[in-house]
Amino acid sequence: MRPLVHPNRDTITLQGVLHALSDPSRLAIVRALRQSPDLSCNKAMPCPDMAKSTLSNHFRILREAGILCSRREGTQYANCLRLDDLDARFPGLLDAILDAAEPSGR
Amino acid sequence: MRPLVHPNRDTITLQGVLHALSDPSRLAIVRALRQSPDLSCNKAMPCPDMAKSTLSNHFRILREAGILCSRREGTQYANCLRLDDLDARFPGLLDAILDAAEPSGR
DNA sequence: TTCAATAGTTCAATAATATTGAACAATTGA
DNA sequence: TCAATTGTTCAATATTATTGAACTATTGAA
Repeated sequence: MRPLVHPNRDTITLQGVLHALSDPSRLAIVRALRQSPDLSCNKAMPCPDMAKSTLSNHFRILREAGILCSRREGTQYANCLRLDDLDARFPGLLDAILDAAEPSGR
Repeated sequence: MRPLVHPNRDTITLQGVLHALSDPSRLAIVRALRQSPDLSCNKAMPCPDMAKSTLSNHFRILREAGILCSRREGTQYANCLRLDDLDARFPGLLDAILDAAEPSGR
């Protein structure tokens, strides 16, 4: 199987990040992972009525945008946000977006 | 001609804003309008190789997202950012995105 | 070791969005 | 009234997203 793509910190683009987060499902994934890191794909986004290939594609887009990274953990993947890289590349951006999504914590 | 759509301040959605700004052309339009308000569509985004219907569509998306408003000014439109409404709805968000687009001014 | 179960990925087909050119509408100035 | 300017609308095409089915990788039990 082709290895997963995790771009280098400084190749992360603003358009990639904005595009990734402009989808409600993907934003929900990011919010879930901020609350509890290392969730599997299914745990991060329990979605009864979405094809798993679609969910997989959402994770691919988030990975390729540099927003999260996924590593094997047994039979599933552990996903976590690349908070440091994102904040180094675009200081304050992710927080501003997540805070707009759910003002001040929660 | 059907009137242009400018949503009420508190019906502005995060997804709408992110989607609108996730396109390079539209982000460029917003940056231009922050530098110089009231630009016409063509002035805000001089694009030799883009159909004018496409440009018009970009402005429609920005309008419907609540990011800018357009009013007739003679034969063209004057476009300006809805900075107050955006900041009331999502404090700091637009600045964070624009600052990521071009760090600290310029 | 095999085998079934679990968790994602990949791929080709379909569904949904974006882009385009051509025709139209509104405004101005000659 | 007419032509020029600036944008909008609409139907056709091009691009992108979603889906189901088949596949891969890993684990744990027989």
